[in-house]
Amino acid sequence: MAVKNNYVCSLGLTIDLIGGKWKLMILWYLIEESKRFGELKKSIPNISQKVLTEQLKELESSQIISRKVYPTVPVTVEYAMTAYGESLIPLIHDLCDWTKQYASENDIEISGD
Amino acid sequence: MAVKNNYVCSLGLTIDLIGGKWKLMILWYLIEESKRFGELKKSIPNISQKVLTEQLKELESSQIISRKVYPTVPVTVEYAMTAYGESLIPLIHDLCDWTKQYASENDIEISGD
DNA sequence: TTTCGTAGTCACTTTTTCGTAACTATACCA
DNA sequence: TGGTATAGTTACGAAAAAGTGACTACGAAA
Repeated sequence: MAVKNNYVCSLGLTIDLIGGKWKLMILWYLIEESKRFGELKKSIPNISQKVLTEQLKELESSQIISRKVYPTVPVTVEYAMTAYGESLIPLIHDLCDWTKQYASENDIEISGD
Repeated sequence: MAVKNNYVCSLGLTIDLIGGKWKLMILWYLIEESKRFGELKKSIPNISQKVLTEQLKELESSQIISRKVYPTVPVTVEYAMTAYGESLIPLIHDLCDWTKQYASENDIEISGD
């Protein structure tokens, strides 16, 4: 899912940037406020530590989120939306709304957001 | 990537519905006009026949596209957007625009749409 | 009778992604 | 000296997704 430098269709890049099982969800939990690693881990149901770090790394290297280390003891690390991330928020909301509509019309339960 | 009937977050359902490497791209090529299987195959670069049929089946079972068989010889099958698919079009365009902007600012080449 | 074209299916392999559990570094605190 | 907390890393294996190539059915045309 690493970003390449040429694509035949922009949606291929879209998928590499924010596709995958977890990225949209990670971004979702960063919309309201920046969060530390542990907070994200608690917020996102069922994500493993390994996958969370992997996905955060990819989002960071795509400049969609930022990572800031605070030299506390123990260290804390804060993840936040960058400008790219912010510009994505309306689209995420739209996707979310579309999906909620779909779910309600098809008797699919969504227990969280 | 099959759709379940309960989710903790709507974006999980989003991903099951239109995530994956190919679904957005398939939908993209159906936005302008409905297409036959072979036309889709030719339109979408590098997709294998197997994966195309699989993804079309999933999109059909999610009611995002429709499949119509014409009893010609040999049979032809036409795929088209349903109402759900249509309602997704503006979001696809937005994603596409966002991505093109991203690509242009990061020197990523997109040779097609 | 063989070949052609459409729209697949099937068996198999490779690649990618995901999950689990154990391990690390750091420094404070008891 | 051992325990605690944060934010990871690492090795390993399982599962899911994707790719490959051969195969099918149908009837029309050569």
